[in-house]
Amino acid sequence: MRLSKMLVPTVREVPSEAVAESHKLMLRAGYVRQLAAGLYIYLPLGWKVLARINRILREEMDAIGAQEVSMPVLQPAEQWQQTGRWSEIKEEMFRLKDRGGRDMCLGMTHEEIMTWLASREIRSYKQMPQIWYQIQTKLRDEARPKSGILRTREFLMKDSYSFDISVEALQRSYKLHEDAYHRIFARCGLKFYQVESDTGMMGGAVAHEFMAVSPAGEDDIVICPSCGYQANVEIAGSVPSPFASGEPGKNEKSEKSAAPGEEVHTPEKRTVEEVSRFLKEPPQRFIKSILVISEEGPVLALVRGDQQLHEKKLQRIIGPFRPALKPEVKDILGVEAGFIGPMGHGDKKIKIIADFALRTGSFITGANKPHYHRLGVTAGVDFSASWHDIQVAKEGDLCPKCGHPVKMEKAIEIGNIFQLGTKYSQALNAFFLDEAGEEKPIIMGSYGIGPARIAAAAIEQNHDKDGMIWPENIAPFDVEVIPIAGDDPDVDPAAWRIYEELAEAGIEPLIDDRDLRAGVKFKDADLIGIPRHIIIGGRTLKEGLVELKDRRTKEIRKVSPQEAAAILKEEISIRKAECGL
RNA sequence: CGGGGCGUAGCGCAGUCCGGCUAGCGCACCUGCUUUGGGAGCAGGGGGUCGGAGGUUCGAAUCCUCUCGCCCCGACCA
Repeated sequence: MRLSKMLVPTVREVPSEAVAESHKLMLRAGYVRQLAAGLYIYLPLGWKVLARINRILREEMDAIGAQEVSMPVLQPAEQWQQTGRWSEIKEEMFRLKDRGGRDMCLGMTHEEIMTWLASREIRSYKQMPQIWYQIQTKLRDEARPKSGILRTREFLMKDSYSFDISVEALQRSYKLHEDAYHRIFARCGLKFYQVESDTGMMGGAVAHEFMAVSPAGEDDIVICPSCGYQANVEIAGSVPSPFASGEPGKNEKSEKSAAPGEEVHTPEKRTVEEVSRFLKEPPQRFIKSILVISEEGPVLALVRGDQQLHEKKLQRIIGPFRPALKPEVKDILGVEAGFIGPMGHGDKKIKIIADFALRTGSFITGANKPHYHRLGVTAGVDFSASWHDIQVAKEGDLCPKCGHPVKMEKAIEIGNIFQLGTKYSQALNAFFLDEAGEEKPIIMGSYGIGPARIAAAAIEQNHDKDGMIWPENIAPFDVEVIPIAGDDPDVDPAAWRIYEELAEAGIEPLIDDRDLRAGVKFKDADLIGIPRHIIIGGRTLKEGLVELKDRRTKEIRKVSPQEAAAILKEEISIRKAECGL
């Protein structure tokens, strides 16, 4: 491809709205343009990257026996009503009516339609297993699109669905996907983790997410370097690191916290942070008391001062709840928020749920009277509670599996896999007859990958101050040929000769045949990030040499023009073989 | 949906608090000459409903009201 004929509008300055590195670079290097919030135009280079990613997706999906189909984006309400998601999902679904007044929606995912198809076409256990997939546009009216193409309202998704006769068979389909996903992300050159994840509104029992490590990521994941436990913080269990009361660094005031029952005046000091600073005691010495209203009445949740209440974990214990309003706190506990303590609420039928971290040791907490806190509060003596893990895991907590300290990483969710079970098949009457002639619901799984997120994650993980550095398999081109002609008439023919040889060898070259200064071509080449450059310049050509440049290392090798294409051809085929192509 | 920020030439910005001459700068663009291995130099030139509507005023980019859009933090995220 000739760069002079291609729409690659590189710019020196970045539109100020871009924050994420991948977003800035995609705009600067002319890969995408924004149409509106969460809506992006893919320019030729961007589209080419997606095409290469999609090719890998197809190869790996086909390799596990999955079959590609294509489903409508515009869908009738009926199937969504049958599964209940028509009403469960709220503003996030784009809805519309057709001219006949029928309710329709734009598909945000395709469980309903895939299952509907299965319900019509799968009758017998003999027809399974089946895996159907598509690479199709999804639409979600996101509350907050952000970070360029990382979170958009319209996006491409590879979604596949497995249909099996039993849970064991589902697990086989699940495993096939797991392995395929590992190959896909490895071929795309990503550093990633597979983590345990929340099933959310998808339903089902088992789910994993594939996470590409990046500071631009929206998810926090817990990683145990010792035993390999890996989980999204949304579900990660963890054991809070114990706070030894006798540890060094405590001052004389700490002694007071051991004096049971003593109350101290803490005027206008409400938050743990404020009281902690006022009393010169670390947050670990405090009990944080949070009043919430569940469907069965008020619940007092207790975590240590340095901990964060994990709402999903609490919800799993007490069911749906909401935080109590300020006046409710006063009504129910008799004291304003900020000075609540867990003591003496036994008579009020308030359930107390406390994190394990508070089980031993003595703590400081609200004294249940305005502007006072109490020292030396001990579980079992001053209050009783039912004990659970209700805290958000954080760096330095101990692994729930092996007790080793865990670390936290920010990550981009690039794929997910769910064992759905029968939620959709039951609702949509997708039944089959087994060997015994008995009617059973199909056991399903669903599996997603976001190609645009792969692209963004690849940039996040592979760039430098000059621009992108694409992993070989998903770069828009394999090689960029850069003639630096000056007034040397031999340069262009030599460059084109190499270009042709590369193309004939099945390598995709891009040639910068624009009539521009050398500096501009170099800057653009670095920005665009094609991993290999061949520079044909007048000076070196007179010495009978051209330059092979590695975009990542900036290393330059001088070789003869005759052998340049052959060398690259060999290196690229070796690389591809290593990546399992 | 809550909180914050920003809309001035294609892009990046200044000017807005404290109203006042012809709305300015850099990049990009056009013409000419010179230059030509890391975003060239000089000279000349084109390009603006100051997001939109209404209001205050002799006078509004600037003050007031409403509105639309975009970004960030949070909530949400199938």
